[in-house]
Amino acid sequence: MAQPDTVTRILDTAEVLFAERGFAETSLRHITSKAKVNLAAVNYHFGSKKSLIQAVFARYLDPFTLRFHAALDELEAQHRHDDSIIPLEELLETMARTVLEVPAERNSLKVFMRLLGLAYSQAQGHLRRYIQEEYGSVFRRFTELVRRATPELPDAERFWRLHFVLGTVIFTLSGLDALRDIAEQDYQEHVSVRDLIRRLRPVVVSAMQAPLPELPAQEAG
Amino acid sequence: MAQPDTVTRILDTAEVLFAERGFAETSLRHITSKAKVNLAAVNYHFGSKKSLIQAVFARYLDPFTLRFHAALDELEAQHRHDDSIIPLEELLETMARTVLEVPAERNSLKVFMRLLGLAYSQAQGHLRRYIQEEYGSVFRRFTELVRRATPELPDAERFWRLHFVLGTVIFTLSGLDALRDIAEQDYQEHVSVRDLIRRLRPVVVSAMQAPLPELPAQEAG
DNA sequence: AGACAATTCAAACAATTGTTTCCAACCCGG
DNA sequence: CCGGGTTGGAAACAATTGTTTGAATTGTCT
Repeated sequence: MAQPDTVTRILDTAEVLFAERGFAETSLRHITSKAKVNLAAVNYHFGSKKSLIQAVFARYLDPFTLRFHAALDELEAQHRHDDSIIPLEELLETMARTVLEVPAERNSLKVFMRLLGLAYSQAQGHLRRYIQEEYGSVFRRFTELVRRATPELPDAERFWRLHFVLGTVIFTLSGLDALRDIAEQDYQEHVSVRDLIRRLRPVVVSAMQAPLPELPAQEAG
Repeated sequence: MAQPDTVTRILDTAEVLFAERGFAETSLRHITSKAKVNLAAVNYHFGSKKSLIQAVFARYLDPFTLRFHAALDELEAQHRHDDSIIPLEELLETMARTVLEVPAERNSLKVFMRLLGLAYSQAQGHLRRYIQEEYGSVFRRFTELVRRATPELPDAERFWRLHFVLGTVIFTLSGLDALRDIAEQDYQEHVSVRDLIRRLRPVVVSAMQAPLPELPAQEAG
């Protein structure tokens, strides 16, 4: 069988190791030795470790943004007659479907989620800036549609709630192995990813539609 | 003013830097120089960097489990007359209060959350086992009380929902810096941790009380 | 085949890391 | 006042890190 191209081998190995151990804890030597390529290959093809990290993200996020934009186009076309207001459930459903589609052709959903989680928690400033600049537009488009679907929510409240549910999804799917261990140990029940998504849906919808907090924060003047 | 003990100065500084930059990205030299202690002091008092991290961990976890057990004792005593059923809101409220109390006397809540997140994400790490042994009993006690408060939920469903909301809290609070950056940039609004907790409460409660998923998973025979 | 660019390779680089050592100073209870 | 536990200081250690270099190799085109 023909081995994949060097660049691909590096990316394939890097994303797995990054997901397992984080960025700083994964050395280039570990990546290159496991990928069976020369150490210098990373700097030759990507320039630096930082660029490699961004390339790993791009391989997930580029097809994601493409598909997500297309899915939102279709969704908007369907609802052009009723004031362009798309129900919250449909928006969330579309996002979930797109998120599931992308890793289907790549490695695994878990890696994707782990990487997203690392992008937030790990203090790699350059990564956050890169993601926000490169992919902020899709997220802004999505939040705008969510805004029309939830007019009763103040902007800041909606922002935080979206990240709350983002946290739920990323945390659950990225730590899936650990959670599955505990769940099977306690309930002798095997859970699939699709099973988890089914459980997540009503929880996420209810979270977004929760009553407003009792004492609204003093609004910025 | 009397300066704190060297061990304390190291721990205080380490937990702040760990929270800001992560563990691997924080060098002992950075810690010791900022703490104004000698570089060798860390290895003298703690033995290694690994032990230092665990010491930082213990300084949160030990008082937390202690206080949480005590808080649950009190809560159970208060509700001994009405079938020992404690409303879900009170349970969540008590947990939130305890989680907030511990870092109140320490430095930052963020370190606590980051450490918890790490415990889950590192699927086969020794850290998760350590936490599960040390911290598992109090969590099992808590889930049992939640079980009585939500008798309509199947056991597995409740398990997953608890971890869903756990994911929200850990993700939000451990990635607080990143989220705060984005929020301030978009809404010119500074959010405090207490502000976030206030926003979290109704969302978490609604998430736990969401309707059951449409198609119940095929039950294990 | 010859020529030229792209790629691979081993080796070394410079910087940083955790850790250890040795020694002088300090503090405090005996 | 002595002496063991602690602190501070500087240096060096061995190991690992990302990155660079220059030669060897491969591939591709005329």
